[in-house]
Parts: sequence; structure tokens; C-alpha cells
Amino acid sequence: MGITIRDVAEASGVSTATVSRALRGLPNVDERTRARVQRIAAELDYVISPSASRLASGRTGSIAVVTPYIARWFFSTVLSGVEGVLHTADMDLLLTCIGDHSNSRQRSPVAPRLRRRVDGMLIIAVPPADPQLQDLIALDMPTSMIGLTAAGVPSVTIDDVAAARLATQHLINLGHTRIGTISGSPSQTPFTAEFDREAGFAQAMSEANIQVDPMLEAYGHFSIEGGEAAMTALLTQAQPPTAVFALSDEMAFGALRALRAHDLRPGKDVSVVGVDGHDMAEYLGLTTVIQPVVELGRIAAESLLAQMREGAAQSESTQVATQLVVRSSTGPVAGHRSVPSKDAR
Amino acid sequence: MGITIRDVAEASGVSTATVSRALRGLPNVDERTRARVQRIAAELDYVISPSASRLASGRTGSIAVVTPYIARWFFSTVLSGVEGVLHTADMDLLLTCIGDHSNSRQRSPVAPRLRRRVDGMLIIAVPPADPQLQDLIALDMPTSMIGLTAAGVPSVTIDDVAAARLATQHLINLGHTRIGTISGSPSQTPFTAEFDREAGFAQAMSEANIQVDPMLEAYGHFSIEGGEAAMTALLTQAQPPTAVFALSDEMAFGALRALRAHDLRPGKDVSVVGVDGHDMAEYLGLTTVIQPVVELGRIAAESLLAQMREGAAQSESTQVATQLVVRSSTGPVAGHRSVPSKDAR
DNA sequence: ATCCTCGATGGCATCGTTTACAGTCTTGCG
DNA sequence: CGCAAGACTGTAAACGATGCCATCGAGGAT
Repeated sequence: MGITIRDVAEASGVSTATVSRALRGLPNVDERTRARVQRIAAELDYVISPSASRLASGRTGSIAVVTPYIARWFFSTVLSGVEGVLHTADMDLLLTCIGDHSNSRQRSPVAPRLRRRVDGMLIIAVPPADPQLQDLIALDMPTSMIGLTAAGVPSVTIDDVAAARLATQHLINLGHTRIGTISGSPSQTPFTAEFDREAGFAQAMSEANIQVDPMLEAYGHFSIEGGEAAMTALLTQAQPPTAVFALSDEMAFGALRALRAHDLRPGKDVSVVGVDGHDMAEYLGLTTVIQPVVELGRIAAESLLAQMREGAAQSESTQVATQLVVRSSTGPVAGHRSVPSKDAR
Repeated sequence: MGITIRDVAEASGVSTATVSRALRGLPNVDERTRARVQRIAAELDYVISPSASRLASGRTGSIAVVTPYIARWFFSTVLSGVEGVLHTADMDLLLTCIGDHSNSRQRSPVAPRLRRRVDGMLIIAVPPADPQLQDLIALDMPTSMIGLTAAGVPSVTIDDVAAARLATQHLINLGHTRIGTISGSPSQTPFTAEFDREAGFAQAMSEANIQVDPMLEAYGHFSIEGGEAAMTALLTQAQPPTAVFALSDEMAFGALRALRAHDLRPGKDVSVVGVDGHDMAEYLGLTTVIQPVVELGRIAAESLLAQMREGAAQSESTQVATQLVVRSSTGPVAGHRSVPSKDAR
């Protein structure tokens, strides 16, 4: 049914070996021969059989992308960056969702499924505590991680500490001292980003000699609803904060909503700053520290391809820069003259 | 390096054929033999070589998902539904983005890349005008489409006409008669959903004997910014509408923002209704017609798998139900007593 | 003129399964 | 007691490329 390399070889009067070399652009093929083979292959509408090629060469030409979520903003955005690179590199992209290990409707573990199936792996922000992560790393294939670090595995992340400092310093520069935080959850082991963002906040506060009030820490579980509840909790305190640093934009969204419910104006009565650069942040006027998410995916994919090309030699980790974008959700504390210049650092 | 079926065969004292049969669960294998083979395979940590298996059997065990966008809400949400089904069916999911043919930074065409690579194909809401679509259909492999119909290809969609009627009737029931629309764009050929939603609007209006004012039609290009601009245009008319039907939630978001910019209260001064059931619609209080997007993906994937199992015999198209969700962005026109009961139909 | 080198090509084993086909061994039944 | 029908298992030929090695010429150096 399908036409094979042999058909092309016969039609162009050369051996299959030459056809293979000609079509793959390998050297040591007469250019006239190559042109003829290419023409005939096109005429016959020949397409190489990936299975056969893979079996013979040992390379699969595909990359697995492993992610805990598909539909969430950060993950799908990273994914689109990854896809762009892999597409132009002519690599197949195998998408596997590792599943939320909390709602364990027993997904079959992904590591075994990847074994002889892909040449490399991109892991997007899987929580370090996920038991499957170790199995994946144990596969010991070219890997690059995004928004997550692990010893010996190259990764692409933002500097979460710096990002949190940027956000916090912005609030401090606006004169705020009673600054609340909305972080993930108190009990669970925090993932890298969460941990670092908390650290960045603490750093900025201590540098400014502001005492962190433990009463002003609330937990939003990285969801809108959680953020809303957290902000509500903060607002109903005896001494509510004048500004709040949310560890993610989605929690900040929730915070904004809580403000509206209490008839408080964001950026006037209470300032809110987030981190992420979520699509909707601009729409909602949220001041936030943006990260180039598509770029994150792109860089990680490029780095993985390079790693596969040049052997495991170069396995550097990259940190990409973030940027504070000031919008209407933050403003000076009542009776303060802002010092915008200092935000530039 | 890798251990092969032959190793397993030798270790368990049977032929490779028996190992193959035993591990794949084929009949005519003694259960004790099967158990032994399975045990030894597990002990040796044997994993089948997909390339070899594919080459020999002719089946690839993978499905391509073709989509114009990855990071947009609708697409990534459908994708997550698809992934769930394919994962449990133990199928590989090959993700390919067909690219926005408007920004033609020449992506290599996807159809040839899929040729011998996948057993089936899921196509998500590719605009019918896309030139690549024909090439894909011409591949003539098991296919299922989502949010898009084509002759002879099974598909899963919502009833866009009904959805638009639902939204429009809701506005009419609230007493609105000057109802504007925000649709895609006037020039380009509309894709199915766009066309049907416009039709549904027209139907509902004519049923209620309300004249459609051509001045109240604006174009939002299915983006937030576009929706905002469209709403602004509508508001600056001599006789602005009291209610607006946006053909998508994202355009409705833009409309809400335009209202805020004009100091108009959604649901009080001007009502806005959308269609889609976007994640953020609840957050923003947008009245909309929701569709079960994850389910769309799930159903299409299941249908594709069934189609591949039972041969091309059953190639039915499915339409799933939508539902009006009333929130704060719609309200009765000034001086009207609402008739909520009629929304139920 | 002769030897060597090197580019272009062909031959063929190989990759690791699947699967048609052909055995072998029970076992039930006439 | 012989025989056919199964159930189980083995043999070996695909599947369609790749890649090592051998071969063949044509120049260039000596």
C-alpha cells in the first residue's frame, strides 16, 4: 500500500542506501543524484516510515512534555512556546499529563510509558514532592525543566526571589509598611517558586527594616477562590494591611474581588501586587511582576535540543529576567509621596 | 543495551512469539505460561520497543491533535479533555499546532508530517477556510473534529444556533429591544460557530418581532481588545443599545471593560451576555451560555477511538447541550419587570 | 605510468517486533 | 481405540528504513 524507499530507489536507478543519504541531506552524494532522487520521491509522494527509521537508527525524533496541568494558563502558555520550537525542529511532541497527584484517580504512571518512546523530556513545573518526578529523572535521558529545579538537571526558571523582592519593594516604595502576604498553603511542602517568593518577600522587608507581622500572612492555595478567601480574612482583622503581596496573579485576582466586595478600591484603599504576568492581569489592572512565559518554553526546548546535539556536555541552567509592571491595583499609602525612581532597580 | 523480547523469551524458556502473545493479552496462551512470562518481563524490566512494534504491526498507537492555538482557553481546555481519554487508552498524543495562517511565519504544513505517524486525528476548531484543513482531511484517516464540522467527518460541537438564541432570548425576556451584537469580523468568511451564532441571534430577534438595527452590529475579532473597541463604538452612537450580545466571552470581557471606562454599570445601565463559559466569566460576573468544554474533548476522543475500533462504520456527529448561566452582567431594561420563567426553556 | 586518496555508490546485515503458518499434544467422541 | 478438533507453542518471514563496509573510478602526487 504505502510506497517505500525501495520504490524510490528503483524509480531513480540507485540503491536504497543512496536514496536514504540523498533525502536526509547527508554528504557524499552527487548533487545531481540528490536532485533527481528528491524529485522522484516527491513525484511518488513518498514519505519516510518513522517506525522503520526509528527502529534502524535508534532515534525517535520525539520529545515528551510532562506537565501536571494542561488547561491552566501558565502551563498551556509554556507549552505553546515549546511547541513552536519543536515544530520548526521537526520533532514530534508527545504530551503527557502527570496528573494532579492529589486527586489520584489512578493515572498510570508516566515514566514507563516514556521509556523507549522519546529522545528527550521537558518537565513543566511538576511539584518537587511528586513521587513520579524521581521516576522521570531516573529515566536518565536528556531533560530540561521549566519552573522547577533539580540537582543535575538543566532548567529554565525565573529568579523567584528577585521577582518577589521587586514586587515587595514596589509596595515599600509606595510607603506601605503593613504589608500582608497571600501564599500557598501552610502545611504542604512548598514548591520551589513558592518557597523562593516567600524568601524574596522576607528579604525585601528586612532590608527595609520593616517587621513582618505574622498575623498578616494568609493562604490562598494558588487559586482565585483561595485568594479571595485569604484577602477577606486579612480585611476582617483588627489592623488590616494597607497592601498585599500575592504570590501568584490568580490569588491576586481573588484578592481584587474581595476588595470590591468590601467596597474598597484597589490601589487607593488597599494595594495589591501579584507575580506571574497572567493574561488577564492587564485586563484587571493588576500590578504584577511579569515573566516571559512563552519564552520560558522556547528557551527550555532550545536548550534540550542543544543538549541532545552536543551530548550531555553542556547542562546549564538559565534564569530569565522578570519585570515589574505597574498598573492601577497599587498606589501610595494614604499621605505618602511616592518615590517611583527606586522601582527601576 | 536495551533488553529485548528475545531476552525475555530465553529467560522464560519460550519463543518470542509466545512472549509477544503473552504480554499483549492475546488468547491461546496457557495462563501459567503467561504469568511466568509477565513475571520475568517485569523482573528484567523489559519494555517493548514501540518502533519495532509499530513497524511490524503497522499500528502506531498514537493520535494527532491538530489545533490552531495552544494557549487559548478553549483550546487548552479541550486538549485536557482529550489527553485524559488518550492517556487511559494508552495512546500517544502528538500535539501539532497548525498555526495562525494570518501570521504566516511559514510553519511547515502539518499534513505531510502526520502521514505515517499516527492512526487517527483530532482537529480542534480550525477555521474552515484554512488551506491546511483540506490536506488534513485528504489524509483520509480516522478523524474526529471539535467545534467544527465538515462533510463526512464525525464531529462534536455545541448547537451554536441554540446557544445564541438562548443568550438573545434572555436579553429579550429582560425587556431589551435595542440589542447590539459584537461578532467577529465583517470581511473574512466566518467559521461555523460564528455563522451559527449570528443566525441564532437573528432567529431569536425575528421570533420576538424585533427589528435588527444594522447600526448596532460591531466587530470584535474574538479578542478582548476587539470587544472593548466594539463596545466603545456602540456606546458612542446616537442611540446606543441597552443590551449587547457578544459572540464570545472574551469579546464580552472587553465589552465589560468598555462599560467601566464609560462609568456604566453592567447589568444596570447596559446588559452584556456572552457565549462560551470561559473560566473567568464567573469571576467577572458575566452572564453567558456555557458549554462543557472538557467534555467536548473527551467525547471527541472517545468517538475517535470507537471509530478506529469498529472500523469507519459509525461516524456520527454529536451535539452537546449548552446552558444559560445568569450572572450580574445582565439585568432588566429600565422600567421593566423581568419574566425569568421563560429563560428556562 | 603507478600508486594513493577520496568521493560516490551499492550490498547487506541489522534494528525488535508481529504474525501467518506449521507443528505438537491433549482430549473428547464416535 | 483411532481420529479430529482444539489449545498451545515454535519457526521464520516480513516490516522499511539505517549504517557499516566494500567497491569503483577519477584525479593528483610521485
